[in-house]
Amino acid sequence: MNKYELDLYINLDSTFNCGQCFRWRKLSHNKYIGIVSGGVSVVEKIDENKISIKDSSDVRDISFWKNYFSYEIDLVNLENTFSKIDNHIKKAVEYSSGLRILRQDPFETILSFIISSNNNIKRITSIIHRISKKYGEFIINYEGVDCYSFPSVDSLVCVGVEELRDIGLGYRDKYIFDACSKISTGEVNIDLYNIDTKFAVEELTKINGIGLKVASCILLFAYSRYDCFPIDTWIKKVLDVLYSEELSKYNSVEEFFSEYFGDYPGIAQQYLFHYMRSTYRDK
DNA sequence: TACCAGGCAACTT
DNA sequence: AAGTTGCATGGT
Repeated sequence: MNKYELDLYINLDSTFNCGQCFRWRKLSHNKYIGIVSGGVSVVEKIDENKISIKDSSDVRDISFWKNYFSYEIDLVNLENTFSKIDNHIKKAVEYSSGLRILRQDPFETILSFIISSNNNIKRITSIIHRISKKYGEFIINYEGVDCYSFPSVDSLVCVGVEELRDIGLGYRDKYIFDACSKISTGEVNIDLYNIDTKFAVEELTKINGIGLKVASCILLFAYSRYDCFPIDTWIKKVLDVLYSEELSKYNSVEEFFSEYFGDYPGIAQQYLFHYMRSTYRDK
């Protein structure tokens, strides 16, 4: 295992449990294990602004992790900026301060959020686990647990719809199949780093099973498109309960988000999502 | 048992 | 263009 240390302002619970990722598991206080792009990693918070990273992969270094954790974002400053906007976002930021939006693998994120539609996070996680175990590659056994990578396009594209059904995908099996075929043939290009958000959304929604909400999640959680703000059932509740009055001053939800929360509406959205979900869930 | 879950596509008006 | 409905599956 390669070991790194990184000076970083982060809260691991907020970051890994806010619904943006599905492959990190808590080992103990401030310690998580995750499977990231074919490697197994143990991340531990060892100081107020410092984490250690143990990584099974030899094909990457600290720069990979800086990129993964969006190291370049000045989150302390951004949280202060959000907190000055109003009391709701202030509370949301306080509730999950140190929430960093990750820069995840595009293909894995695309499939994960196709699976997420009309589904719950617990089941999404278990489906992704089953897909990886069946079609991914064995990486290592960590303390008695076999770890498998998320499968590549190539290893999934030859799998039929009927076989996918066995994973427990439900009706999403045909969406996963469609995504793999279109990405594999190049009919859909997932190199979306340098094109306008509008075109990126257009490209992703060519895939059956991807609408605006899922596309926004993919663009935010894999491509760092902070101008994307997924509107799901919880954010609708946020808008309804906290912002209905403010919202009425704008022509649309889109206009409200992108003008009201400044340069990073996608990140604001994630604090609000996690805050609302955590306070209303199980009640 | 009925209803819900980080929605979407297909269909109706 | 806008509103309605069915959808696989597992958990309450």
